[in-house]
Amino acid sequence: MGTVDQKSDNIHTSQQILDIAQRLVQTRGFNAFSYADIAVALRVSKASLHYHFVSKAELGVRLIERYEDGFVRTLGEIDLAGGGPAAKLRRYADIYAKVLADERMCLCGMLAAEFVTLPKAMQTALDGYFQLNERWLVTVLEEGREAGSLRFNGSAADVAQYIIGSLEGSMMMARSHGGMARFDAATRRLLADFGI
Amino acid sequence: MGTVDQKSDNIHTSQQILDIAQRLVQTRGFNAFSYADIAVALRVSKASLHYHFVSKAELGVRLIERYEDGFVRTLGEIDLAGGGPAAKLRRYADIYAKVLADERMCLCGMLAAEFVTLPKAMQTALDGYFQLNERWLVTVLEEGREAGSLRFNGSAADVAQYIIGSLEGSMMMARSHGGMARFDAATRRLLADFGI
DNA sequence: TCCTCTACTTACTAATAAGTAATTTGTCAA
DNA sequence: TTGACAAATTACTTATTAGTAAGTAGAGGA
Repeated sequence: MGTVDQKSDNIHTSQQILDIAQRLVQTRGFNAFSYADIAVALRVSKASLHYHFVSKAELGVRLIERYEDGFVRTLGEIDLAGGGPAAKLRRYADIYAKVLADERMCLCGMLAAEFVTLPKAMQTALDGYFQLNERWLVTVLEEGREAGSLRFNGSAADVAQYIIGSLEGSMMMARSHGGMARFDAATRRLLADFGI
Repeated sequence: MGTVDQKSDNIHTSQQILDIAQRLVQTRGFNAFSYADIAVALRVSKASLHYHFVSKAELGVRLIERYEDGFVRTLGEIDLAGGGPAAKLRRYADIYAKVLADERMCLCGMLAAEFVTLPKAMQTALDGYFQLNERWLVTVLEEGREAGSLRFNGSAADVAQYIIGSLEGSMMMARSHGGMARFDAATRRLLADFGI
């Protein structure tokens, strides 16, 4: 083994595997990377990856769960930071911008493109991720409409779905055609339509 | 051979291969289908596919070129149909809706997600496709702004890029989460921001 | 000391990938 | 009729894929 603490080493290695796998999915997609890619990057054997994550499907599910956890934390921070619905919406778009700045696509946006090819368990986890985002946005939107700080027509749910689709799409297009400038311009335009 | 006309049979088979490959890319992505999938669907040998398209990369390029040609034709029809910039924009969004109605993603939107994993030649062809769309939209937008039938701020190029990103993203999300209703709602919202 | 457990290795399998070589079949034109 | 060509086949190669079996190294506890 060569380390002091087995348990924490397991956690450490598992995290490293997830880190590398996540970067690979965000840049190349779930179908375009292999256990061999992770093994090379981490300099361990492929078999040891199967020890930590029995199957690629399980690795994929854990990837989504961890990503969602991170999102929940960040959304919680935004809620605590205060600043009103308009500021919250801006900060929400900022999450995407930071991912793109690292030359990555949103993990779940990438997986949405591959949706029909994914194992059932990953599809279910993905549903959860998008529902979570939608619910948070709906709360912010309704809060903003009541307070008069966000202007929009129709249901908050429709708007939330529109925001997610628009951000994911702009991000996707910006990554291959136009870069950060394109995403920033798109975000400004999207937010401008709420009067902010 | 077993047919009357070799030349037209070649064209016929090539078209069938492209049809099947296109459907596979639009539903599963370029990295998630194989020559074997086409061979099974068309009931020919894998080797005969290589006769018509030497490599998967070449098949991919031809797929993009054909898709772009179809788009050019459709945009030409929209131009001829008249009806003003607002109607043109509506009809542009309708192209996407029709693709989605067939439970497919836009070919090039799907490929944009896989961009970094694609052969160089496909990346170049993809650039051409999006530039073409952008140019057409810019023309329509400027026409609409001058005529007073389309209301928007900032450069027409920025708006064109926003429209493409938003439609591709809404389509992607609708395919896995929400279906046609979600896409329609998103399109209405997108167009409403132009005052139409 | 020995025993057990975690984390890992080497060496393998079966399936699938893209692509190639050699050959066959059928049509048309000279 | 013969030769050329188009369109296809069978049979193959090489590489890569996810996943498995069996075993090893080292730490910690009884």
